[in-house]
Amino acid sequence: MVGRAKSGRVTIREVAEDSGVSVAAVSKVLRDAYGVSPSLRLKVQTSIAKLGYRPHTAARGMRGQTYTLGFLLPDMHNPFFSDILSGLNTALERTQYQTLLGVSGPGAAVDMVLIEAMIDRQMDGLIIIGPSLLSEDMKRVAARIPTVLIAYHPLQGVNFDTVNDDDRLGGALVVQHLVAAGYKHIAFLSQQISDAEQMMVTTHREMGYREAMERAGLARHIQVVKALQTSRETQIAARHLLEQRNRPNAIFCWTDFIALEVLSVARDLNLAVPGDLAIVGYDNTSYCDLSQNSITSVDQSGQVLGLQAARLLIERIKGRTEPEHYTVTPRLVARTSSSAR
Amino acid sequence: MVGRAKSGRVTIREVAEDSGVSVAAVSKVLRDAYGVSPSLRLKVQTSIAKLGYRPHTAARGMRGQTYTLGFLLPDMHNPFFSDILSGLNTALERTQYQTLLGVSGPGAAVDMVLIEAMIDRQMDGLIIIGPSLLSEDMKRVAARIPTVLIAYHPLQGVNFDTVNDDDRLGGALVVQHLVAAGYKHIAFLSQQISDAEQMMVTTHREMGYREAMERAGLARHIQVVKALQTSRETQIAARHLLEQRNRPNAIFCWTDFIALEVLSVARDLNLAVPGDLAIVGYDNTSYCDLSQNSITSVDQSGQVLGLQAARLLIERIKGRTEPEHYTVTPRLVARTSSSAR
DNA sequence: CGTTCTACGTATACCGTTCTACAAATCAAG
DNA sequence: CTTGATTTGTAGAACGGTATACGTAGAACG
Repeated sequence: MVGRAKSGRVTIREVAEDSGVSVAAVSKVLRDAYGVSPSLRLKVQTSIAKLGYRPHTAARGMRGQTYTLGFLLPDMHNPFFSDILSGLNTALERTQYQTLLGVSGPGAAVDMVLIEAMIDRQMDGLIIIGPSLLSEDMKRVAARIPTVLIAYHPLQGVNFDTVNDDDRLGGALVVQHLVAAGYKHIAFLSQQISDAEQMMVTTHREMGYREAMERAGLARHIQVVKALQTSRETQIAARHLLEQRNRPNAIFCWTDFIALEVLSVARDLNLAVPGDLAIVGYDNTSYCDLSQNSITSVDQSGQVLGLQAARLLIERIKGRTEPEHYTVTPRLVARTSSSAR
Repeated sequence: MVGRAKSGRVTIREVAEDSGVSVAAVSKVLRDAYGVSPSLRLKVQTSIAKLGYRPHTAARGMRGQTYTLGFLLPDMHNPFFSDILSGLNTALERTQYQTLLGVSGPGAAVDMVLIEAMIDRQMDGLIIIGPSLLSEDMKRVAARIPTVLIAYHPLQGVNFDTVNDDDRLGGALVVQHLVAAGYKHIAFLSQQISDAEQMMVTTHREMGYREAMERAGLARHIQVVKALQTSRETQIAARHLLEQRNRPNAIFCWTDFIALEVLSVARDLNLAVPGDLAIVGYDNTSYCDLSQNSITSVDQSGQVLGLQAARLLIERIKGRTEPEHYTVTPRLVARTSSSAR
């Protein structure tokens, strides 16, 4: 008779004692390690259930894995992230892994401080929504911990995996759709980042936009405006854009949230949507579908992105080192905000 | 000359060696413990900076604190949670504490699985947005780990702290505002939860609504509809409510998200807002302020809620055991959706 | 000058796992 | 029945901190 440890928590030692095997054997069962007979496994699992044993993650972290993945978000306003998380959880459902989230300040970049905190806490791997990190920083991080980046278009020779939407195609889809609906003067409203790099999704969407505009013979109408990602700055930029003498009759917004703001400004200026102005967003978040918005958007299936990210990260934790890059094909969802003129 | 440990990580031992003191002394400096002279502190801090030492959280968790707080959310769609988090981070800015988030499935309750995961990972304390947990479960959790609940109205004799908006007053404010604007047939659209309990914010908002309706002599117009918290169910409930022969001319929605859905349904049914129907939400999230929505809402300052939650939790971690309950006073923000008739 | 405090530092057991190296048991083959 | 190979289980040293118990040097006191 040994009773509980003073801490109140059931330990692996008590499980071992209860099932009459060694501590090491229990550990093996827990980790599905090699060299454990069915009978032993059964004995141990019975004891675990009986005692309500749960492994102590901190103790695990001292030697092996913590079975915890860190998911880093720049903010939590964007409902699109929620879809990604949902896909992630689906993928992890039947595994031992759990996800914990780290969220930076609203509108800000994913913070290095947060990444360090995750590493300190012995996460087995990191999934980062990373539009705004410098690639040098990313490489350093990935050298220390298995990492998957979402929404970050890699250059050559990186040491992490990526999961992306084909943002270039997405940008082109929007232009094609608008042109087919009779719009010509199409502006692109993008985000302004201090340390701009080519890996950002906005850059790729812009490339797709520019190329499609040129292909459609509308090069002279190309207009790109960048605004900081706050409600105030966005509204100012949109207002400025719509009050100029030769205003665009369609605005392609790099993400839905911006599209909602633009719609708001348009209403304030008494512009009919889509009569005077077409608006298109990106991510096809739930807000697009509401009648008062009804915004055309590009769907990039956050679920799939999250699922693939989880798959890649676990592969990487298990030992893969050469980088892999997954791409999903976007799909345009047309709504009232861009009906034919 | 000792060099780095094989792991690649700088350990407390190396810091001790570098600064010529004992491991225990370094630990004391890290924890601001008693019995360390300024000169020793300086030496140690210099070495820490020089070597770039960072404490290993898992190792800390074995004996002491992890300086990590768990923040549990039912979902991440609600931008209101983001405000709370922001307040939380503000409060923790100058401390050693970091926050990690756990998010349950969209629309679902905060999951027991997630709470267990947090406890396994040796969080020092938990902040839970907890409308939908059974109070028995909550007590059991709080007995194991310092806990603060947000948006959960406690009965007597609990073993955790709470931070709340005065939801009863909030509900009354809405009714008063609508009555003053000339609306009489005011319905309340609430959420349906399987294990309904009296602690939920919706229940308190409903109480405030009912009382205010009675005080205004509108008892005969009291109408409460409950819907599951999905877009589909909400729309069905709203549609049903608005298609009945004697439809209400104002709907008070328990949270902004629902108000947006109701607005959408109203538009679909060609009802003018506020002409035919007034709509009021709760939480005053950013979406209320957009022109296409312009929804009257009740502000309960998520920032303050988060800040107070952090304060209470840290007090509790430091040893306080008697429960404390903090309440913030709500404020109605009037917008177009409820203009006078 | 001896004694008692106080303030500062140190040595080391301990936390709950993992995992390596090894022992014991079982099996296959000759 | 022996021998070697394979499978199954075990002992015990890490892992990197924390915290307790204790040592020691001055200061203060009589």
